[in-house]
Amino acid sequence: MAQQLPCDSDGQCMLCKQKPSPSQTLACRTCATPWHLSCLPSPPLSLSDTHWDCPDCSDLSNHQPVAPSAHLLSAIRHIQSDASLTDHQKAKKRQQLLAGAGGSSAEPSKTTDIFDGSLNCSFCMQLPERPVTTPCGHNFCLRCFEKWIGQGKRTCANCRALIPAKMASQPRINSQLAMAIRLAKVAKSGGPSGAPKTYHFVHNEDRPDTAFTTERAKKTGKANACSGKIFVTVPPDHFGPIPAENDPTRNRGVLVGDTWGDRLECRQWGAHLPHVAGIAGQSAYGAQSVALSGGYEDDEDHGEWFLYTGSGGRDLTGNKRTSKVQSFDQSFTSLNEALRLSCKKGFPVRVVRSHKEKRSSYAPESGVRYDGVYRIEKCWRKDGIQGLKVCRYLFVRCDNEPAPWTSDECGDRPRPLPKIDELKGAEGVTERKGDPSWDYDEEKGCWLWKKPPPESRKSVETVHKDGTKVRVKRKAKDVSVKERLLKEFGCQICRKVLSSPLTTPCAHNFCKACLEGAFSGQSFIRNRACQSGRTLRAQKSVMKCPSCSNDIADFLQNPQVNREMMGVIESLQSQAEEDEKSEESSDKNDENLHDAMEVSKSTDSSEKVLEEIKDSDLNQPHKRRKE
DNA sequence: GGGCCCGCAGGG
DNA sequence: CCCTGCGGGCCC
Repeated sequence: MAQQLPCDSDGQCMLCKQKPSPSQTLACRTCATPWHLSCLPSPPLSLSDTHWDCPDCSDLSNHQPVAPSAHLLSAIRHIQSDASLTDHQKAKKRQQLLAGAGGSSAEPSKTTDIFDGSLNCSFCMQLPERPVTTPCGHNFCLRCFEKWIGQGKRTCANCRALIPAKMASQPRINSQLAMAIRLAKVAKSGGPSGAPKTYHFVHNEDRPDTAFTTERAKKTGKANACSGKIFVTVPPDHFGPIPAENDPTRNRGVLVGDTWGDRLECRQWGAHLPHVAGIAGQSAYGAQSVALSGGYEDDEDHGEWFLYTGSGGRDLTGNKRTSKVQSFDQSFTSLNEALRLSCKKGFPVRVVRSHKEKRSSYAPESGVRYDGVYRIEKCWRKDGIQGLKVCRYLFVRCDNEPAPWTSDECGDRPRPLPKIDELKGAEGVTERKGDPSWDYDEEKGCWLWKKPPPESRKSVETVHKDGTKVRVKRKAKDVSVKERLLKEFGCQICRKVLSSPLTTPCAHNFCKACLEGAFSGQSFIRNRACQSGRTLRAQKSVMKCPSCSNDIADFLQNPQVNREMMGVIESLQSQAEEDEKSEESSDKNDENLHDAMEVSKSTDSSEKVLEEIKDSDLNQPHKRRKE
C-alpha cells in the first residue's frame, strides 16, 4: 500500500513537503486531521463531502468489530463515479459488491457483506432500522438507541465508549448506511438479473455552481448572491416530484435523497425555490414545497409525518429576514393560506430538510436534502410555544421512493393518521374537501395524480448561454380532447390511443402488445443464464426502438408499463366521455343558459388537463416499482 | 456560538 | 411598488 501521511501542524503535507491551499486540503470527520488531497491514494469524490474518514481512521474502524460501512460506501462511490460505466453496468457492479460477491474490478477487494451481522443493531441484533452510528463506529436502531439513552445510559452498548452528549440528546440518522442496507436488500432479493433500481447517488462533483454576486452586493459569497441558473424545466409553480423529462442536464429528475450544499443550490434544482422563505406557494393556487430548517420551534419531526408551523407573526423590524421571537398571531393568509389550499385539494407538497434543524433525527448531517412528497392531511391554529397563535399543518409522506432514513425497499403506503394531542385545543381545523388530487392507487400500487394537477399559471423561462431569455408559453388549441388524446398519447405502432403504455428510455410510447408483437420473432425476455457480453451484444443488435432505432435491448429485458401515463390516459378518456355527454345534453337544451355554461366549464377543464399534460412529466422512461 | 443586517426572489 | 422571508457571511 502506498505511504499515507497527513499534513503537519503547520499545514505542510508530510508526504510531498508542500503546503497545500485550503481547497486542496481535506479534514477527516473523525480526527479532524488535515490531508493533502492530491497525495491521497484514494481521494473522495467531492470536496464538499463532509463525511470523509482519513486512511488512519477508516483503518481504525476496520479493525474494530464493526466497520460502519466506510469501505462499502467508498467502493460504491467509486463505482458511481466511474464515467466509463453505463447506469446498468453500475447497477450490476453495485449488486455484486453489496451481495458480497466481490468485485471483478481492481477495486477494494475488501467488501462487506451487509448481512453478516457486522452492521447489526447491538440491541435487537437485526439490521438497524433508521440507523444511528456512534463515533466509536457502532450501529443501532434509532428506537433502540433512544430507549437506551432513556434509561440514563451514556456509553456505547457495544464497546462502552462514551457517547457524546450531543448525540445522546439529538441522535441523527446515518442515511448513507440506510441507503447501503436498502441497496443490499435489493441486490439480494433481485438476484443477478434483478432490475437496476432507480436508487441513486448524489454526485457533488457534477453540481455546477453558478450563483453570482452583483456590484451592489456588499457581502461576499452567497450571503447576498443572485441565484444561478435553474437547471430543471418545470414551471416554478409545478406540483409534485420533478421528473427526468424536466431535467435536461442529467435526464434523471430530482430524486429522494438528493442533497445540496445550501438553499441556493437546492433552488437551482427546483426542489424548493425560495432561498429564504420556508414555504413556496400562492394563496389562491396552493403550496408546492416547504423547507424544514429549524426556524420555528413549534415544528415536530417524525420522519414519515411532521407538524409544520406557518410563517409570519414575527417582528422583522431592523431589516431582518427571520426572527426567533413571535410578536403577533399567525393567520391563514398568504403562504399559510397556500398551504391550507394544498391541504384541501390533497396536492403533493415537496419537502426538503436542512441540516440547520437541530432537533430532528431525520435532518441531514449537512446541506439541504430532498425527502420526497407529503400531503397535508389537516391544518389548524393553536397557541404556539411563545403564547401567540400559530398555523399548524400535519404533513404525511406519500412518495413512491423510500425515504432517505429507511432501509425499506419501497416507498410509502397509505398509513393511518397519527394521533395529534394538540388538536384538542385547536381552532379552525381544516380537512380535505373531497378526494385528494394525489392519492394511492391500490391497483397500480403507487401514488399518482387521481385528478389532473393544477394548470401552471407561469411559463418556463430558459436562459441561453449568451444571456438572452426565452419564455416558453403554453398555447391553447381549439381541438377536441379526443383528437388531442390521440395525438399526445397515440401508440407509434398501431396509431391508436395507448393501451398498457410502455415508454422506452428514448421516450417513445407503444402499447405493450404492439411492442411485444414487434419482437415476437425473438426472445423477448432475455434468458437469465445468457449474461455474457457477447450474447448480450448479439441480441442487442436486433432490438431497436421502432421509432428512432435506439438500442432498447436493456429496456426490453424487463419492460414496465408506464402507470402514471396510463392513469392520465384513463382520466382523459373519462373527461372526453364527460364532454361528449355534456355536448349531447346541450344539444337537447341549448336554450338553457345554465347548461350551456356547464358545457363551457367542462370543456375548459379538459383543456386544462391537456395543457398540463403537454408540459408535464409523463413521457419519461417508467420507473420500476415494487409490486 | 449569537447577533446583526444585507440583496434577492416572489407574492400580491 | 411594497412587503415578507425556516439565508448566509461576518463580527464579536
